[in-house]
Order: sequence, then structure tokens, then C-alpha cells
Amino acid sequence: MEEHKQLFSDFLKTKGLKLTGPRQIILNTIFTYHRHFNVDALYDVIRKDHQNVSRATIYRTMPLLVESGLIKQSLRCQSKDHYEHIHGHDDHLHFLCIKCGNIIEVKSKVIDETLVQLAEEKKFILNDYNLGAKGVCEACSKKKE
Amino acid sequence: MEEHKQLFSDFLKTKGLKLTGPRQIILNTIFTYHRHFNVDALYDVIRKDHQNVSRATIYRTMPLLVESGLIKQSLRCQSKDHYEHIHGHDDHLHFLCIKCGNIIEVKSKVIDETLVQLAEEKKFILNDYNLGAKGVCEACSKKKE
DNA sequence: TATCTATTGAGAATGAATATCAAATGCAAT
DNA sequence: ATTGCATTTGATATTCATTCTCAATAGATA
Ligand SMILES: [Mn+2]
Ligand SMILES: [Mn+2]
Ligand SMILES: [Zn+2]
Ligand SMILES: [Zn+2]
Repeated sequence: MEEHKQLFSDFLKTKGLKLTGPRQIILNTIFTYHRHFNVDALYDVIRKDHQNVSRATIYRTMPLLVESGLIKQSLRCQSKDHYEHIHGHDDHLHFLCIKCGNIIEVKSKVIDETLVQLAEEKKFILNDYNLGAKGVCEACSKKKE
Repeated sequence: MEEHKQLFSDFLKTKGLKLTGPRQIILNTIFTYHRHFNVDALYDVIRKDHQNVSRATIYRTMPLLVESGLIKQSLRCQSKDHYEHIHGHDDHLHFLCIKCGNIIEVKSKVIDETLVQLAEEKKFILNDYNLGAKGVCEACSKKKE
């Protein structure tokens, strides 16, 4: 069994919940889809192969996946929550271009470590962080307006 | 004229817009209210003194204030966008307690500078950033459950 | 004052997200 | 396999933050 499937199964078990068919489909799709996504986009992808998974079930599954630590809610664009799977990926931050909507992922050990240290100073138990920066990407800044 | 008023007036002028009564009331309230707020809460505060300012006008004014650089959208809690005024305040990040909802503001020159440097490396023109960390505050972690 | 915009308040509309509910499913103990 | 029971599901209705519409108003300018 793939590790993420095992982890989700274990997580669900601890809550008295079951790894059902729809939940497996949602999980697999998310872990084969290597991008940030919103529920609607995910629904479209899933629907290509599984016409019987409902939007409601996807909405219901997201918080479970978040609580399990397999995915996180990392952006909000166009009035929609966006998620990404994080199991197997390092923490990173997002540079979001306000011109083209493109997202650049950046890893920074300095920021990770600084946050841990700041949390320690404030006696704050740090679960996770979300860092989004807005600006203009290289491609867009080169275009004449 | 207070500086924020002057700045907003100037900003509006460059866009062919006017610093009207309602806009002044909204601006003043925001700059005398030293907390993060959402539109509904702001509406309630404003309404105490000015029964004739509508919710729609507040919603319409927010993006102008954001674009002017006087305020920013810094959090999303309880399905609502939250703002804070930033003119006259240093950049800072937020530790949000998932138990009590409390927000701890933290300044970090290291993070500020690291972001500037990362943006430079990626040739990304950095406008602003938003860093929210989730976890448990000291008070909450001391409570027995 | 007359004219031309921008602006406003009130209420309607939008739409992402959540809640409801009866039917279906998963699972464990017979 | 069958039963019993809690969980889950799809379809649909509902919520509610935010945006839109529009007729009436206000501001600026000449
Ligand atoms: Mn990412
Ligand atoms: Mn703040
Ligand atoms: Zn771009
Ligand atoms: Zn707390």
C-alpha cells in the first residue's frame, strides 16, 4: 500500500472512520496531481474516471486530509480555497504573480528555522505556517505594458 | 490633515476618485481601531456613530484602501477576510492559536530580509507578504484538557 | 446654475462552502 | 452468508460573505 494511503487509513481508524472507495479515489487523485488545486478543479479531474463521486464528498474529505497532515490549505485565489499535498514535500513558500497568477515555490531553511525559533521564544507550539508573497514574476515584469 | 487621510486623498486623486464623507469615516474608524477586523465588525463600529454608512460602501472601500497601501488583508478567519491598517506599522507575522483564536504578532527582520533576498534571486518584484502560523498559544497549552 | 461623473444605500444576486436526509455501504459479530 | 448498526454517500437545499444593480445623490468644474 502506498504510504499516503496507509497513513490516511491509520488516521481514519483512530477516529473510528473508514477508508471508503470515494475517499481512496480522492486521495489517489490528489497524490497523482502535482499542483495546487481547488475542490472544483479536483472534482473535474476525478469525474473523468469516476462519474459517481460527488462534490459534497470531496468537500467533506478535505478537512480529514488536512487534519491527517497529508495535505494543507495553502492559498486562496479567486475566492476559492486551494490545497496541495504536502506528505513527501518540504515546507515551502509561494510567490504569487498578481499579473499572470503564476505561483513560484521557494524553499527556505532560514525561514523555517527562524519560525521555529520565534515560536520557541513565544512559547507557541507551532503546527504549520503559510507564507504567501505577492508581486510580479520575471516574465510579467519583462513584458511592455 | 492626518497623514493617512492625506495619503488616501492623494491616492484617490491619482485615480480620478474622491475622498467622500463615507470614505473618510471608514478610513478614520480603521485608523482608530487598533486590531484586525472584518467588514462586519467594522460595520458595527462605524454604525454606532454613523447610521447612514452602508455595508456595501465599506465593501467597496476596502480594495481602495488595500491598493493605496494603507491597509492589508492579513488573515482569513471564520470564513471572513480580515484586514489591518499597516501604514505606520512594521511588517509582522501572525501566530494564530487554533484553540482560542488569539493572534500573536511577531516582527522578524530575518524573515523580512530573507524574503527580499529570495525575491531577488527569483527576479520577482515583491510587493508584500503574508505569513500566518498555526499552533497553540502558551496559555492554551498550559490548560489541562 | 447647469453638466457631467463618481458615489451611495438598499436590496437582489452570486457562488463557495456547509447542512440535511434518505438510501447505500462497511464491518464486525453472529 | 446474514444481521445489526454506525458511518458514508449523492443529491439537493441552505447559508452567508461578498459582489452586483440601479435609481437617487453628491462633488467638482465651468
Ligand atoms: Mn506549494
Ligand atoms: Mn497584524
Ligand atoms: Zn507573472
Ligand atoms: Zn490559545
